Amino acid sequence: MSKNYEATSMRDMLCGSVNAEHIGQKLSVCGWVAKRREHGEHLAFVDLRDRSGLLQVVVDGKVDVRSEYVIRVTGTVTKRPEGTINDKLATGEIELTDCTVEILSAAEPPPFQLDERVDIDEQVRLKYRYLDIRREKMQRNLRLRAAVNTSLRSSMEAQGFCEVETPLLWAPTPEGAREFVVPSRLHPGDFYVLPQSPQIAKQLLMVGGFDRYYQIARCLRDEDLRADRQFEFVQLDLEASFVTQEDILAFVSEAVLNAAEVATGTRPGPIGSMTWHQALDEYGTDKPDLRFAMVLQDLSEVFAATEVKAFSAPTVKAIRVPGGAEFSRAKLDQLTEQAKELGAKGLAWFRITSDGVDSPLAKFLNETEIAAIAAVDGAQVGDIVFCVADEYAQACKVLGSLRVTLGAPPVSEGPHHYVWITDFPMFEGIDEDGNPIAAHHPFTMPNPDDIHLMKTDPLEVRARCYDLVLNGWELGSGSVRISDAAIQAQVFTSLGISDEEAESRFGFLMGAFKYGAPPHAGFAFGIDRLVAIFAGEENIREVIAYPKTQSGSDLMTGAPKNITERQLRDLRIKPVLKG
RNA sequence: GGACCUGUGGUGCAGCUCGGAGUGCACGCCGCCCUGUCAAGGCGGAGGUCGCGGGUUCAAAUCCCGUCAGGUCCGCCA
Repeated sequence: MSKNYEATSMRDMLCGSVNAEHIGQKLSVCGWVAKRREHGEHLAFVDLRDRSGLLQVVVDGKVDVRSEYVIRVTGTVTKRPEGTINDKLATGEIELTDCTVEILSAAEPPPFQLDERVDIDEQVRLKYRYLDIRREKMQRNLRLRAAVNTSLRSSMEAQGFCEVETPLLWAPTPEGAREFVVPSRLHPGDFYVLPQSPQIAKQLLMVGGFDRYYQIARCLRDEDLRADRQFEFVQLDLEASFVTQEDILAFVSEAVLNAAEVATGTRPGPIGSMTWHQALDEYGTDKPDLRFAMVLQDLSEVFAATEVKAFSAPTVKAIRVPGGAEFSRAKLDQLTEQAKELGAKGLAWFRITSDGVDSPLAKFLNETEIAAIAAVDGAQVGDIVFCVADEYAQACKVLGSLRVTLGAPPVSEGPHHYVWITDFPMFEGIDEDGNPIAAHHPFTMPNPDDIHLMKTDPLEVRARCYDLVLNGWELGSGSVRISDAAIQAQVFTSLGISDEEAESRFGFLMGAFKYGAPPHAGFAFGIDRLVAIFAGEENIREVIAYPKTQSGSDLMTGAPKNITERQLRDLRIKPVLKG
């Protein structure tokens, strides 16, 4: 038997490790009182809990131990009497008898029950997070997270990557997400920022000859929080030299599939891919949930010459919802409202009934149009078809959102369907000055086949840029970086960034590239999100030990808080209080 | 910056539509009883500024306005 890492000076093993093999042995265990059941003056059953599980200890009823007392129990492992074996408990075959109990720490009754019988309000859980993480679910989730981290590290090491830690105190870069700012004491009036990602640091490691870098990196962004977004989050960040996009996808796939195997017990098949354009066209989003079909249909040609004003638009898209003919008027109104919030002018619906197509708009449509709608996605009687007519991107976005609302299973359900999204556009629009707006950071490599379009038709330029998506969640993204000075200059020019501006903002990176930059590419994906999906959790707070609320507060510590006059003086900072 | 939802003994709920005494349920807590329980059981008990402030009303947990906290989403997240 290997060394027993469970034993300490105070205990011989964990509660959950005691089993029938130990019958007859006298041993000590430590833990929290999960439950006490009294039977008269001299008999009480105590369920003792530690991180491994529960163990029943039989004590004299006079011993006063209560919920969540921390105790050390020494007793003899005994087979339970006939008829008292508890199948529901892993240690239900045995118990500890002839016990002496040492109270290591008395406890007040906890503010909420620590068993899993009720869902406690998250506000209360976060205030007493130290009690919440004593509960089975948080124990399970945080240990799952640790296992995923371990797996990712070993996958990266096995692929020849070297872990390098990059600074948390970094230089401000005015682009991208809002940064958390840290005032400098030694340079009053100047500031560090916390990195929104180690992007530039890792590219410089490539110039530094590291060849393959990875880091389980903390990233910080001062943007509004969501179910899948915290101020600080953790990424598996990686970068490699002398590689193409395909190499990076292979590295990341290997790490993710290994982690999935550790977390779920089965290794998913190879990760497929689709282009950004296909994702938008068929699923109305760049992060498609492929657990279900409901693919968007394009009816633009059918309605190209329509006389119905509501359908006069560059694009008409439709989606079929199986069984949707049952939707109440209130439900349809609610869906219409959702579409309008996303910028749609309206939402047309068509019930497929045995009498034909039922809709307020039906009487305005001609036979061809009705027939096309009735045939959307193989529509059957009892289905409903929704249509949105708008600009292409807008129509896709609205129906994509509706598709998820009406079709997506809960996070905890369905298979894990990974997909690579490739060939993102280089630019996402044109600004007021007529310059294209970068969809990614400005070091992203354009597709060489499209470079000739940079000046003439920038919106058609594809980037060497790729996302990994799992069940509708964007896990992460990466790109091939520009390592060619001429192409970089061309991209800066396209973006309207002058030489001086490029120099002041990215000078140290551009400078480094002058000294021999290998072709390189990289990726980063969010471990919080990956683990949340593995754990079947709808929000990442459930896989983070001490998360913030949506307003950025820590209900346990009270952060953010004011600081002392002395601290302010040191930093030469004078708060302007809000009035 | 915006939309919507939630806030009732320690915890989870019901009560709110249609105003009438802090009413109810479950768990927990405290005390007593109980020698094989494990969601133990029996008896008894304590525990409340109905988030906060204002308004309407003879009367507000309930209706109205504001505000705070929490959540979901839009914007935002190159």
